[in-house]
Amino acid sequence: MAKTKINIKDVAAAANVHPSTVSRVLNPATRSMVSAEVATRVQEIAAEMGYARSSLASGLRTGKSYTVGVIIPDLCNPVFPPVVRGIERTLSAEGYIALLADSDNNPKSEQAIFDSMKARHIDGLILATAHTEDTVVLDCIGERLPLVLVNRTTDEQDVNEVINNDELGIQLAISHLTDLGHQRIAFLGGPGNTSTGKGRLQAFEQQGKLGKFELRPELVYSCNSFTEEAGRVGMNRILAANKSFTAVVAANDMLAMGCYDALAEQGLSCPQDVSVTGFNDMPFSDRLSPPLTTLHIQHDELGVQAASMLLQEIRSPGMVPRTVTLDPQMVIRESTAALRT
Amino acid sequence: MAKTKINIKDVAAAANVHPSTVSRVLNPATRSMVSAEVATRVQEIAAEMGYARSSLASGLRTGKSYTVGVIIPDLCNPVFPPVVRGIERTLSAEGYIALLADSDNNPKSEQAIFDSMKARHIDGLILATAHTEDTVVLDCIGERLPLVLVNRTTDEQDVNEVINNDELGIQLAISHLTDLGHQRIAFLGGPGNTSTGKGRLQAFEQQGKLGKFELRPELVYSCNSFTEEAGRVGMNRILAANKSFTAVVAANDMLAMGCYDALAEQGLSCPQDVSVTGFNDMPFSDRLSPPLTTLHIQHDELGVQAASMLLQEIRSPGMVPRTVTLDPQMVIRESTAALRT
DNA sequence: TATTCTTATGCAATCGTTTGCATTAATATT
DNA sequence: AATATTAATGCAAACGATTGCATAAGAATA
Repeated sequence: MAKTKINIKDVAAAANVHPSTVSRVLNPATRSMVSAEVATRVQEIAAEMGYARSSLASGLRTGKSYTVGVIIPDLCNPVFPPVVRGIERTLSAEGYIALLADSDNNPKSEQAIFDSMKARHIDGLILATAHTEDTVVLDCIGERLPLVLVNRTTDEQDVNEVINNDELGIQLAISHLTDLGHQRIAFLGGPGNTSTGKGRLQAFEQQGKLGKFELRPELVYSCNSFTEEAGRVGMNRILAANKSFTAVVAANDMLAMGCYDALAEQGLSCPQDVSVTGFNDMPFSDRLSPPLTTLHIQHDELGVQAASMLLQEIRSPGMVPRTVTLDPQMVIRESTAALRT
Repeated sequence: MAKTKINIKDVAAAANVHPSTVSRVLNPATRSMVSAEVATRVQEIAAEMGYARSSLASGLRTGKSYTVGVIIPDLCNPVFPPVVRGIERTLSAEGYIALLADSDNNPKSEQAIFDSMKARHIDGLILATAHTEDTVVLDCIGERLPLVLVNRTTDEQDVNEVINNDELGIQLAISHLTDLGHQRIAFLGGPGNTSTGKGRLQAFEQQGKLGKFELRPELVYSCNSFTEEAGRVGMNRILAANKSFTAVVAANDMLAMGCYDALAEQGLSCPQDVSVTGFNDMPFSDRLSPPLTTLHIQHDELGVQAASMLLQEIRSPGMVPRTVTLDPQMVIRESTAALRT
């Protein structure tokens, strides 16, 4: 039974041809080199014997592994699963498969994962963890490894990226709040070394400087990670400093959840006392209580675009880097309400 | 600059030794064969040159890829990310990396993914998608590919598995409900071709037959997938048939969410009119409204155990298959309340 | 001193594919 | 009929690492 795995030579022997012929038959690009008669015979025999090419050996010879790396900062944040699915679906349609890893928001572990992926000869990398200064990004560029940044970007120029229009998102959130009459608006930001942390903060301050609302430095706080707990701590920090605000713009939904927690601890209720907006519209943000008003980003599409951009880059390397920007959409739920007068 | 990737020969040349010596130095198991002096020199040079072994070539020669496949039915179900993390953490500590894929609950795509993983010479497979009859499971056994089932199991005997004690879980849910005075209890089950669907249903009926509560056939419905939508549809089915129940045991949290939806559609409120229990205690089930009473399963531990069992099997194949059963714990929140008298 | 035993390293075959080049046979050209 | 062209296939050398076996030198023994 279960004889040892059969290889191309076995098939060749059974079909009475040379292994190279089998190889050519099984590769669509070279099939035309061999006569139709032999081709079908070989195909039949291969199928019958259950032959499957070793992509290890094939990859060794050709330098392609049909495997791409995907690094995510935190798989437990529900924003990411949908983008991973978009990525996987797109890749697998083209015969690629993903080596997926969760860096746990840790640059060290990110680098370790990357090294491990490199050793496995990935053909490209999709990075959702990029920091504003990122050694992995630099490495990829140095080694000319196809790279696409998704969701987050980096300070480096000339990198392929698929990102959200954060500036627009923050604008939308602020006009929604000011339309409701809010003027004292706090900002619960993310880590300054991520583009989403930095960019959303800048957009917020920008709007303040444009006079769209009353910008107060003590109402702005940057959390050191995009987690519920960091959000809770950050919000408590703001509350301790100044309680005069009537609305909070959180830089993502996880932070907004932490914000809910902190408000509850202080006996404040949302949206009666304080309106809260999130960012991402992660799955389940509609089931929070109150359901979160937030910015919907195109999770799946982010993944699809990133994957197809990567495939393009793999196939024709050295293209001039592109940035695809996807616009978010405001989704109004119950965490925001008109200012009580 | 970025000269072409350096290989073991380059290092050997630079160190003035034979490639085989370099290989021995870099492999902890064979390092002792070479003199300390040469060993350190080689190590230094390798590090300096930034050498990284090609695991493709190495895998081809040794037959090991230090890569394992992980197939998940639905990454968007928040139960899975924590188990994936447990798996990844355990694997990477031992130098392994995961090829992760989402089968989207589709046996066909599961098989396709598996084939693609096999071609990449995975050393083993962790399957969270097992069906009661599963071709992938059979394939693995046939080819002696190390396999561990996690969360779900299969009808096949003699398979390594790390699963939850579903029977205990259902018992706990029912006694919680009967303690609150409920007797007319409905059951919103999962797909019959999954062990979690089948087993939880059996446990429910078992408890009914033991007279723990009033078992009524028309109050039992099996949904065809573990999704919110399927739960909503299923619950509406039960409601259409008979409205006399006062509590619902759902076979997982996603179904429980669908159950919330259906109850709301019918103007019934939870827990005032109907108590609901879930299963899994997935992340965010505490943030639903009402926060869901459910059975906590050890997500992370499930992953850790599965990964370490797989590693054992990879290292010493042919061990007698084991089943690790983890006990769930009841977590009481606000979706259950005492029967109104 | 001659012999045996260690120890450290080199040699070469191998893992399974792919692919440039060589070879053969068949067909077209003059 | 002889030569040039084309088409189909085989040959063998890679790809990069590992490993059983051989060898060389030094240490230990007789």
